[in-house]
Amino acid sequence: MDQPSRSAGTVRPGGRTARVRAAVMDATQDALVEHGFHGLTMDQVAARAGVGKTTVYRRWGSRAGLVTDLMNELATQSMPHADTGDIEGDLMANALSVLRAINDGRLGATFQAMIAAATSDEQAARALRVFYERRIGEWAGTVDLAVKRGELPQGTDGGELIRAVSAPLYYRLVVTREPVTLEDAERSVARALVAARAGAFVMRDPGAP
Amino acid sequence: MDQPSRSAGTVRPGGRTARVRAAVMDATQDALVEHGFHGLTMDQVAARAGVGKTTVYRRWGSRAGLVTDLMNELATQSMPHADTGDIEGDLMANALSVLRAINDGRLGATFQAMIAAATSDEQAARALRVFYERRIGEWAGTVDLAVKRGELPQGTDGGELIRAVSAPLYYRLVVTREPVTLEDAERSVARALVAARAGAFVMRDPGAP
DNA sequence: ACTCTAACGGAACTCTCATCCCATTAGGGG
DNA sequence: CCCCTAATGGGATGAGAGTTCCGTTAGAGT
Repeated sequence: MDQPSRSAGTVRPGGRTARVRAAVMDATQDALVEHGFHGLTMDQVAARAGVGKTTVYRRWGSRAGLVTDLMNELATQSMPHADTGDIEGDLMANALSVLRAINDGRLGATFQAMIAAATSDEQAARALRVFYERRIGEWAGTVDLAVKRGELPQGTDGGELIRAVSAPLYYRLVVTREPVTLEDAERSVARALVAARAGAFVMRDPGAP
Repeated sequence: MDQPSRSAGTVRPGGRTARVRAAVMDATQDALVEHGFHGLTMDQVAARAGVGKTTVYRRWGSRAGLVTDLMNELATQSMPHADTGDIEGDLMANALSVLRAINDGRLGATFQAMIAAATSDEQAARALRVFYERRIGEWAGTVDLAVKRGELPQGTDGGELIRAVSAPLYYRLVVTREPVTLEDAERSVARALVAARAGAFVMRDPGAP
């Protein structure tokens, strides 16, 4: 039995291999938009990508493998965080970035598929965790700067603040399945910011006795 | 073609029918715990429930039908909200209720399956929305009482405050896939409460010009 | 108790999906 | 420019999920 993925496509990452990957990733997103993660079949993807189905099985192995690779690809596209000069602007930029991703047809479908996949596939779950760790880490930097500028209390946990801004938006998308609007983004920022200024995101004893 | 569900089991909801339903629901939860939504098969469920697979197909029609029924059942089990006398206690009770559900093997798996199902099945999505609308509505009442007691500003939106308490917990569970701890619950309550006291949950012009 | 029929269950059947074999194609180094 | 082999593609194969048929079982009303 070949190992499901990473065995092929690594030695000769040249023209054809890259082309096949691009076509398959693209077809995967299309299929996700149309049928969601459960309706995704390797067969469809192969046909849509104009690629032999053997190839899809050899390189990705399963549905979960496909969306995992898709997520890993998104992770590499470092959407660099804004630096508007004040924390409110930066948090709003973050919220807007999440909002756009959620409400974009292809990206939104991809995220939802990834979340669905992660509920039963460990590999997908890991990819999802890594993706958000990285994103959150990047944006946390803007919070640190705000602390240095004196806009927020010393010791404010950047990662937690960024999470607090995104959480209500994803909650609406995926749990209560309500539409996610610009107003939701604005409210989320306003609320997180009020709490942050009041010191509710200051971490206590970060390892110190 | 028989309509997939609700055609059987409604005219004679007596002993055997009820027994079959209980066995199937139980088997479904077991299967979800073991394999997640994606690994759920009608075949397995039927075998585990000691029930003919024809019956499972006739009454539930699909995986999504199974978890949807499961969710509808949970929705009827009205876990009545606490009334500790002050808003902090009530919000904490809510957060703890969510925390327990999330970290409970069977319930947690069921919620995750439901969320996964809802990403590609409209019926499941509707059931999920209804479930949370109801839960949030129930708990929003405690906020209204707190407003009457003068603990929170006039016009505070109860539903939004309850959502704000739960959101970070579900976000961790389902999006970033980090463990969800008691401390997360405490922090979520503290942050939401700070913002609420500062009036960040007051709705402006609720229908007025 | 008896009857009627809703609801269930076993088994055969079909079809889609995952896997495998082997011929073919096209990068990349010499 | 040629060769070597990584990588792809078509098609056969088998397993397993979903569907249907029809006989059997057991609530519910009388």
